[in-house]
Amino acid sequence: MIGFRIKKKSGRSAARLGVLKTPHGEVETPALVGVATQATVKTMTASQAEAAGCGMLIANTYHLHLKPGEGVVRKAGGLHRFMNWNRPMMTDSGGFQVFSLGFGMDLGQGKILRRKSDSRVTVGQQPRLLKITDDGVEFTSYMDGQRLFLGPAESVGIQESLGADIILAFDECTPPSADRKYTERSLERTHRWARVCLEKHRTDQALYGIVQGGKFHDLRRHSAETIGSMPFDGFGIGGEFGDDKRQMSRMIRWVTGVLPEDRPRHLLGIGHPDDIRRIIRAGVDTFDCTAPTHYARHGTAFVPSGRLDLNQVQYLKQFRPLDSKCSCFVCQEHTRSYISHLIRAKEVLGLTLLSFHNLHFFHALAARAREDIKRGIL
RNA sequence: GUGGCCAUGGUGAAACGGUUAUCACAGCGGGUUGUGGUCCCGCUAUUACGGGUUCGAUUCCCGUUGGCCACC
Repeated sequence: MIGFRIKKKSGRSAARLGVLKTPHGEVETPALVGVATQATVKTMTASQAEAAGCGMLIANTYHLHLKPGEGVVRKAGGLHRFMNWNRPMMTDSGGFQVFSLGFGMDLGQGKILRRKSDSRVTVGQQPRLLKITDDGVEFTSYMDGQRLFLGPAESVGIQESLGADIILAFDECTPPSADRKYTERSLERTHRWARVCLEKHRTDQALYGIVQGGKFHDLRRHSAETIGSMPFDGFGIGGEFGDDKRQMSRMIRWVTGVLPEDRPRHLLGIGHPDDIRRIIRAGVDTFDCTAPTHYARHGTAFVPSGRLDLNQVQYLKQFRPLDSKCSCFVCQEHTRSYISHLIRAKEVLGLTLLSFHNLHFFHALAARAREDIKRGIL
């Protein structure tokens, strides 16, 4: 089981400094959780991920169910042994795939709406590739047409086989274009599913309930009250986060202001460099984000001044590190020129080097934030 | 020296006597937040040069220059 201890609360914001204890060790919070969807931080070994600063990882129920299947992972001795990761680990429930493979894909939208969109999602509407009912979701794989039913009970069952320290309740992540009625109906469903997850899960594994409610203040508060009153070991905050970053902070605060203070809060899928301090100030303890590794695989390095696109020819002539102040091994041992060459030549090592550097950069930002809470300036 | 073929953006190729010359790659700009492993969107050319035929030529004709092949 897990334990959570708050070492210090900020006097200037909702930020908390804490320690999350799991059967596989502890994590100092606030912390970035590395994304290992298919039981790997893409392009890296588990020990590399640890060296890059990852203290905890999150894998995915939907993807691991499709391949290799939770039976294989269970026989391997669980996720930790399967991927040789001996530190804390959580699994996502597959609820996000209801969005990303559903309305998200249909409408070409992410969780943060950039431009005003004409599209609206309302009650009765279904995405193209999946069917959402009160019991769960029927997926049709876009890869091979394979069909799969996932509901709260199924998701918890799979997550038990995967064997992470922390599992997440099965939820529906509503799209930014969902109207009030759709969001209301979806939220009732997510709350009902939360109760089923609580009934089904075994007690030696921690379970987080997930708050939804879209962009609607009262629905978000209602969800935080409802989920917060249930005996979960921690809480996930999911869904969309408005049209811009300021709105995002406000929306997170709606929820953290209501959730019980004694248990950890995990913000799902948010954490660009310019988000990290603001979400921590809003009272988030852990968060996961694909940005460091996703951008790395597209040739982009994060540095203090912004981003470098190593696909560009200009970097071939720069024989200095990605970031001269960075202490990661990539910046100690390799030049922009070499990494740019690898990326342009589509050599896989380039992806590993950029992934390592980016993760190190993001984790350093989180470490800096922890330090600043300790010093009373965040 | 003679005969034949060719000359289209940075590169490799398409097209056709007629509205904004097509494609790929490269280049530049933008996107990519509970991961669709190299992705999405946008921008980038007075068709080697000179002359002719035609209402109109990248497309037809002549010449110049440059390249490739064959023969002596």
